Amino acid sequence: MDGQQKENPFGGRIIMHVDMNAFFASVEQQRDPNLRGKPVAVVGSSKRTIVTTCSYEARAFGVKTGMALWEAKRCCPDLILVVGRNREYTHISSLIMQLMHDFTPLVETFSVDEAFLDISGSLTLFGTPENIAHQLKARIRERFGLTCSIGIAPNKLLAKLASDMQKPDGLTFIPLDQVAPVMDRTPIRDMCGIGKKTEKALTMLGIRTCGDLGRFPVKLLRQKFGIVGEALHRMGLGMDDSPVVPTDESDQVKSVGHSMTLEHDLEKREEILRYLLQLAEMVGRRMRRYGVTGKTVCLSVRYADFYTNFSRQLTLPRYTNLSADIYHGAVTLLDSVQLAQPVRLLGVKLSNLRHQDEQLSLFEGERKKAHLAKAMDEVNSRFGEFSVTFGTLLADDAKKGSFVISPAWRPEGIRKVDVE
DNA sequence: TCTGGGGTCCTAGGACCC
DNA sequence: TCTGGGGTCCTAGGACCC
Repeated sequence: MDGQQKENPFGGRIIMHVDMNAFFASVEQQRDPNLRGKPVAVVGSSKRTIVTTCSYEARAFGVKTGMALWEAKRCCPDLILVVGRNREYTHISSLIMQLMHDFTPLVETFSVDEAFLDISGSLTLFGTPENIAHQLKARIRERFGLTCSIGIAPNKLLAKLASDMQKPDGLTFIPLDQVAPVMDRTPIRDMCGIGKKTEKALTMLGIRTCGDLGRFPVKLLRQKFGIVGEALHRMGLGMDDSPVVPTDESDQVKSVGHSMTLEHDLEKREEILRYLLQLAEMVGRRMRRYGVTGKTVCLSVRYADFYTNFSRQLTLPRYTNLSADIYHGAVTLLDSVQLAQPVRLLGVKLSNLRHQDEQLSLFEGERKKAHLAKAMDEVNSRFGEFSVTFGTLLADDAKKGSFVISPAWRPEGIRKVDVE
């Protein structure tokens, strides 16, 4: 420890957590002045959707993230629904992350609307942590009209906790000498990493606050939670050594998947296959865009009862990112189970990923398929998702009910399908 | 007419190999 | 004849995050 660090009220590191306030809803309110000051909820486009984000005006009525539409409307009959535009949000998100890089290269994107910054080395250039926070807030407000809550603490765990304490537009510090008192009054559930189940288990041990958790014998935590017990103990003490890992392009995705809750629960295999094809195509397209291939296909199903979920996975003999391969994998998995209920949700995921070899497969057939996939991707990028797809049929065709999906990959089967 | 979709990490058991 | 142990890969499920 040198002299400078001793004077630092945060100990060694100074970590900042930035959390955009009601991000999606605020973006919409910026875009459309008519929405400002009003209860707004950003929702999905399907019938069975939920509130993904809502404005503070809506929160005042009790509207919350995750609520079904009917529920939200019951809280707030005048709630204005806006269908989310994810492209826009990710775009603005990346611009905001760029602003953060003006203060430090150590920026870790935690989600579309949250980031950690290690500003330990930024003080000589930009002044106090408080100064940095104010500058960043000002820039985000000027540029995008958006507010954020910022937490500053000796580590990520506490910085995240701090940013949650004042909303909207908050700035909260947890210096080292405040850690113990803060832990004593913080309910365990407020800690990132302690969810519903863990909260319940801890409550049964008589643990309610982080302070309780920190004082609880590690040995017993280890007995009950295994390796997680250690982590819980450290959490209770407000300790966290994990570094801020800059998020860059080289960061590897570990899985690529899509799932969808169906408009109606489905029972017929042919109907289910249509959606599997669509999902497989979505996954394949994204895989190809990322330039990765994968080996393990996972099919997930949620039954009509909502509570029964299961998944089946299958590891293929070769790495692939072709929609047809993914589809065949998913069909194989579907056929390996006997469905006990109508299906509410279907998901297809590819994991076990690796970077696509520069050199395409030596086999002529494989190369043709890859070329074809690439050509289709290009058309789709230009004219919109699913302008072209193979022998498929989407929602509208389902009504006709006459289409049979060929299990085989047939390039000549490409046809135009109008979507939206 | 209830209740989305994108992920990560961990566990635990079994197969298989040396 | 009574029973090793390590490592890796695979599968299914669950907890958690936003």
